[in-house]
Amino acid sequence: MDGDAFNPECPTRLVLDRIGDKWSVLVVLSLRKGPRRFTELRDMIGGVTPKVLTQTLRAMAADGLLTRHVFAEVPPRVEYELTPLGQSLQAPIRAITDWAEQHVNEVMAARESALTG
Amino acid sequence: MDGDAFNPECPTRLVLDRIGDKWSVLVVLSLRKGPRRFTELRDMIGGVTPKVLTQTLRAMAADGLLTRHVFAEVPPRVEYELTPLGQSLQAPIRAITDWAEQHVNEVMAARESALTG
DNA sequence: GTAACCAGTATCCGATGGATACCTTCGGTC
DNA sequence: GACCGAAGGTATCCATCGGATACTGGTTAC
Repeated sequence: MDGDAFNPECPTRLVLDRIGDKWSVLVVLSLRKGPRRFTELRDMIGGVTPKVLTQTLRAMAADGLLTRHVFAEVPPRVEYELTPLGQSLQAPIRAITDWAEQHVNEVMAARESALTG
Repeated sequence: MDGDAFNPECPTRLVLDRIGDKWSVLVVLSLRKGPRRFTELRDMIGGVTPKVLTQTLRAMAADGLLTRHVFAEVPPRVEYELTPLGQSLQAPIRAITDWAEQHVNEVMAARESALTG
């Protein structure tokens, strides 16, 4: 069953590569409370550049994880919103982020002692 | 609580960046049944090159996720094994891979129709 | 003497990520 | 009527990283 992920040709692996992307994870977290505009996302997610954010959002939209809705207004308004498929990613992503928060001290301690000794 | 992950300076974010790496995920899966040697890992994980596998294993060891044990034998033998910390990553990673397997069809269908339409 | 075994390095190259600057359209301001 | 600012991006350039391929070193088996 999970052996498939080891085969680079396997679709499961392709999906893993996409959702394993660090920006995708943060985008899903950013959209968990409803639609957000481009600049809102850019401001929420520290350190992301507009080019990379655009690439990430386009790729996620192509994968059916979110929708991109353009309002014909001035100044322009574009809203991104998770699809039900994208919503279903919340739980596993929360599992990862919860792990990170619970074990960040252990990891950082290990990383420190690896440097010094 | 989870807002921390949005700050690039936050340790939680640093941890996320590491465990979000696609090779790290596959290494954890590869080691779930016990220790493995370097070439075993290289062969299990399709598409990984020795250089990148070495980098990944070294980084994971520095973060305390696995141990590297060198046996003074000829030919050389090196075994990698998850630490308890690394073992604790199994559950969240399974959540992600299970999601990928369950929804791979939806994602691939969306990706297809994004290409054609 | 030479070939194989294992666990990596060494070297090189193209793709990717990131920083910075710029564009567009419109409405409001002076 | 020139100018500025807003939003949502592109354009351009450069550094870094990932990946492909080749090679090393010590020992033992042939």
